[in-house]
Amino acid sequence: MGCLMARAKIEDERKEQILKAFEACVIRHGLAKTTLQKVADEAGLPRSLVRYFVGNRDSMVDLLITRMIERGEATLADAQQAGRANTLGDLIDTVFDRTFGDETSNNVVGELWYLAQRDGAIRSRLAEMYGRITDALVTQMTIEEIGPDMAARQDAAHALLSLAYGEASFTDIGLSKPNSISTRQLADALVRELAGASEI
Amino acid sequence: MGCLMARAKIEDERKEQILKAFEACVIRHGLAKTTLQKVADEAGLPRSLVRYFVGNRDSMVDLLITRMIERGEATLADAQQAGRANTLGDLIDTVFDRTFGDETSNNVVGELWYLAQRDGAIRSRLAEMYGRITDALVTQMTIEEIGPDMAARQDAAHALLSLAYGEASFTDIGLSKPNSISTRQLADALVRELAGASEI
DNA sequence: CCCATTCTTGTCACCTTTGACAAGAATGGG
DNA sequence: CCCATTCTTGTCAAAGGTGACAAGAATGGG
Repeated sequence: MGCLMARAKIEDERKEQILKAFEACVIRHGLAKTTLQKVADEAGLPRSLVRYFVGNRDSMVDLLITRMIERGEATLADAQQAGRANTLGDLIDTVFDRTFGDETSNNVVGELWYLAQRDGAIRSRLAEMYGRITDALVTQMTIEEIGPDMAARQDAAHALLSLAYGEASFTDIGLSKPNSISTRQLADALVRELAGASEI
Repeated sequence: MGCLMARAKIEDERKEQILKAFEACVIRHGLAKTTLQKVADEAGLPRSLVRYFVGNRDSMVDLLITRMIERGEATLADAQQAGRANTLGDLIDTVFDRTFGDETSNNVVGELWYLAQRDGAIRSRLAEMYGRITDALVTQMTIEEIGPDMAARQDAAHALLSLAYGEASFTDIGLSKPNSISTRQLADALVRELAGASEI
């Protein structure tokens, strides 16, 4: 283990460059049709270099997933810590507008969701990601004493997530007007119902 | 055009056999990884025969889509005509339990949804399919005089569909308990809200 | 029996993607 | 300058999937 550094490592930057190109390709062509060559072209590198830095195609997918999950959790953490989500309403806004509102993320998450159908590892990581959001919602409900018990809050949080995901899915393929605020109203209706139930 | 029939056509049965195998393969491996060979193996036929009857891979996908849409519309028509869906509540039950409750259909629809992201033709056909459901919901709301106006009913129907699709998606990858009735409750909450709004 | 039509089999060349590797260029400490 | 380490290029064979087609078997009416 001599101390010869020989040459400065640019591995991290290259990986970043490649992942960025990978993401762009996935959005444009879909994950299934994204080949190493296309990623290489997008990044402006020869294919061999892509292989050298991210190796296997599978490991490239792994890196992309990690990237998406980190992004999603950062959004949530940011909203919570910056004091942006002081009320349940604020938190729901964040979930709808930022977590499920970013088209790029939704596009990639759509691909991951698709893979999750048959890949347990990806499924676990998605579950982890949405578990965090559920927890955040339940915690806030508890603080505001909305809902009769924890089970009801869990259920409600799950329903909210289903709604947000469904809406994002329809938007993703262009089947809902961008102006549609119906889902947000529906979410509010749920919260009111839940609040009413807790007052009994 | 002589009247020589020469040999009885078994085209329809073969197509059915092949499509059945195709569907099974799609569910098992996903559409992207379903090759003509796998379909042929599943159907117990040589690959050439698959090509002979359904031709191109694209045309096979087309046939599958038609199959799914017909299935979905048959479900809806059956519920409406059999007098099963007499009330809005019944209709919503049908949508949640049958249209979005069948695991096999959801699996295949998931694949189509994925393709729809980049294929306008598939997108149109999905839009048509969900348009039918939306219309059915809006019509029933109108009959029962629920909701203030048509726009609100459209919005509500869209929200209901988003919710049902989202829940189905979560269930599809195993992220929600099959016992969860929270989404159904949420749907009821929406209807109550809407009913309240129409009384103003 | 004959023949047109329909079905069935098997095989071939082509293309794309992948994985592997040899050979060389760049770089920074000793 | 020297050399280990790191990066870069280019090329090759293998695998898998697709489309096309020739050649033959089955079938029902004339």
